Formats: sequence, structure tokens, C-alpha cells
Amino acid sequence: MPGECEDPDSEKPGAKKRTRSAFSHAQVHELERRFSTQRYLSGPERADLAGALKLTETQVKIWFQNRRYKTKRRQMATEMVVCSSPKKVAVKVLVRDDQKQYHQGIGVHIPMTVPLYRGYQYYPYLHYYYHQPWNMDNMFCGGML
Amino acid sequence: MPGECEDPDSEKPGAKKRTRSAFSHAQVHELERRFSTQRYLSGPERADLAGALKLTETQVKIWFQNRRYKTKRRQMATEMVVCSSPKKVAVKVLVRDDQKQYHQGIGVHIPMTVPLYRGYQYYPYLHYYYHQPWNMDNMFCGGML
DNA sequence: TGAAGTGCGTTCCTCTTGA
DNA sequence: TCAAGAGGAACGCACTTCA
Repeated sequence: MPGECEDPDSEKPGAKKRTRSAFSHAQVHELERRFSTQRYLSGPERADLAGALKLTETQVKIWFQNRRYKTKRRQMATEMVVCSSPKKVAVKVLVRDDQKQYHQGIGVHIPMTVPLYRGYQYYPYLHYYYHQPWNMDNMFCGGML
Repeated sequence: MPGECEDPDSEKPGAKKRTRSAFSHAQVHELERRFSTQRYLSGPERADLAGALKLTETQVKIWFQNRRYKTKRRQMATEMVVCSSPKKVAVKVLVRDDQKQYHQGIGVHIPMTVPLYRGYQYYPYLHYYYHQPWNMDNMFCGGML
């Protein structure tokens, strides 16, 4: 599927000018599909997706970052509208309705749309560290012999 | 239980000299107990623990950081010994045995002792973000009215 | 001895830019 | 329009320091 979508410049040492590099329809489609399920990717997940889409991990990371921000901004806008119209309505009710709406609209465990209503919005996500343990380059304990 | 363990200097503006501030036995005990269960704390967990022990969140964070490092260093030492004695034994076997040994010694799901044998050692942990959504200080949608 | 300091790497969020 | 740049915060690991 993502066969003919090549972007020549993607962090290779040969690239200089920093072109815009719009992603192909197929790439964006897959990214969107994934985003609808997960708002954050772990290291390995990101690597897999990047490999599958022929994008660099950084590109995937940034795409998700921008996507999150876009969603948030868009939501902020609607919030503004919602909040400005029914003045004087109890805030608590508003919040409840909204949250329910979103929750059933998206998924179950993932708080797709963060509350945004004050109160901490925490995004639990998995992090993966790729640190080499020490400068084990010579210490090893495996690999040779 | 952690009643009489007070440390006067813990990031309060009054503290100047930066004293050593050794933690009380009770505090260390609780920290150890927690560490035996979790190697990483999320934001809220850290806050709770810090509050319970009358330590700052930074102190708890650093304690866990140092504790992880200590464990790792200690393990490195034993690894060295283990690896140096049965020379010529297949590496794969060594690794397997070692991991099993540690796993049953500590817990189940948490890879208490990281492989350390090349190959990524990844620490999945929960992160929590406390960012205020925008400068919502005035935008709100709740709290007043 | 061990809490804290230092330095570097990486992700995240937020806002801006320019192709 | 949107990928990428840039600034700043927060953590993690790897050492080191010194009370």
C-alpha cells in the first residue's frame, strides 16, 4: 500500500534545503488510523510505524505531536462556542455531558479528548529508553567468545 | 508511623547551607518498600509518597533515581563476577539463567534487573502532564459564574 | 555512605514559520 | 495548509561530589 510514496529528503546527509515534504495520502491515512486508536506511541511502536510508512521516526513523532496539538486547538474552539452560548448553566452538568459524549465517541480506556476543564489533564503514556547501559562497548558480558 | 521524622531543610527558602539531610529510618524503610514494588513513580504517586513521608517531590524523585542506579551498579558488579568465571560457556545460556534467577527473586512483571546484555533495556513508565491547557486562566469554562 | 549536583539526551507542549 | 523549527519544562541515566 505505501509503495509509491517516497520522500527523497528525510534526514539523509544529502538533504540540504529543508523542503516541505508533504506526506502521501496513504501515509496520512495510516497515521490518522493509528491516531484514532492511540494518541501516543512508544518507541518500538513508532519505529514500526515509521518503517512501514517509509518515514523517519522523527517525522512520525512530530506528526503525532502536531496532531495532538491540532486536536486540542480544534477542541478548544468548540469549547469556546459551547461555553459561550448557554450562559448561566451549571458548569458541572456541562462537563459531564461533554465527557460522556467524547468517551463513547472514541473508545474506552483512552481519554481521547482531555477534560480541559481545569483539573489536571494527564496523559499516561509509555516511554522507552534506549540508553546503552554504561559504555558497555567494551564491558559486554556477551556477544563475543 | 512517619511521624517523628522531620528534616528541617528541604527546599524551603529558609534553608541555606545545603546540608546533607539524611532521611530517617522510617522514611527510608517506606521508600524501600515502595521501590520493591515499583521502580518508577508517576507524578501523582510521587506526590502522595512525598506528602506521606514529609519529603519534597524532588527528594523522592532523586531517591528513586539514585536507588535505580545503585541497584544497577550493584548488579553490574555481580554480572562481572558471573561472567568472568565460567569462561567459554554459551552466552545465551548465561543470560537465560540470570534472568530467571532475578525474576523469581524480585517480582513478576517488573524486569527488576535490566538485561544489561546489549539489546535495548527499556523502562516503560507512566508520565503525567500537568500542563495547563493554554492560558486558560481567563478562558475557563468552569469555576465561576 | 548516600543525597544532591552536573551534564547530556529525549519527549512533551506551545506557538510560529515558510514552502 | 501543515511539517518542521524553536523555546522551555520535566525526567531519565551516568557519574561525581562532599558533608
